[in-house]
Amino acid sequence: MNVDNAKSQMRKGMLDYCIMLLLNEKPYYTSDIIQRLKEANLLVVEGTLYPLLTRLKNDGVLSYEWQESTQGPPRKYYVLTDEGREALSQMDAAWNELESTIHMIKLRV
Amino acid sequence: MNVDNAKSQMRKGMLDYCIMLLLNEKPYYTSDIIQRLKEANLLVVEGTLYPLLTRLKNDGVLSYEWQESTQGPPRKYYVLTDEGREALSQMDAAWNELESTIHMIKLRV
DNA sequence: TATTAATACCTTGTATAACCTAGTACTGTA
DNA sequence: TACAGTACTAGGTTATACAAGGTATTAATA
Repeated sequence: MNVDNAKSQMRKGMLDYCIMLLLNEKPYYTSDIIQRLKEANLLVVEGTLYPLLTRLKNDGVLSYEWQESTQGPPRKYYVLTDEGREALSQMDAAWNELESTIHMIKLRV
Repeated sequence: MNVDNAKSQMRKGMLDYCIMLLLNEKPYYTSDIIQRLKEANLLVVEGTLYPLLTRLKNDGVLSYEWQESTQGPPRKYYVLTDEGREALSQMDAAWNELESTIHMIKLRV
């Protein structure tokens, strides 16, 4: 059995949630997000992140603001919209449900 | 944003893990598994489960034994192999890692 | 003995859609 | 001009999960 594949399948669909959790703290731009996720042991590359952020923006859960940078071109800082906060709370519920499912199976309840 | 889709994406890849957890208790046949997962709020249908069990068997993590039934045709009871138990412990680790990743992001550690 | 119902097993084809690879292009700075 | 830091995209790969249909065995009944 290819456990690495199993792991990557497990992570599937978590990225959206993780990014929304991050942006619930404060606005971040792409490199920030990659860095923060890396610190939490979630490796993500640009080619993954940009389309995902665009998708979330088109879904209405994110918006962005341009901000000047002291070293280089301006950056897009993404923020969670009101709709995003609402979606996030539903994602929280979904995550809790998933955790509880696993625990139920583990404990034979 | 379609939260239902997000939920189903989150669940992706969890089925393998859940089934291996179940079979770590004792042998089950297909209808048992569907029933047990249902009790844990994980709805699965036959068309999903059969190919999955076959895949896990071909991967060497499961094997099966035929058992007579008192009411109907014989059943295939699936059991976890030694290799399966080893894979399961790695899946446990992967799950714990995922949980910890989410918690790290939530707690801004 | 034939027929039907119930239970079990299984396969094919498709939707989904996430994710990654491998680039391009623009902007500011040295 | 060269370089580094941004932003972005087209195209391909991959695998899960499901819907829908088919086969085989047993039990019950006419």
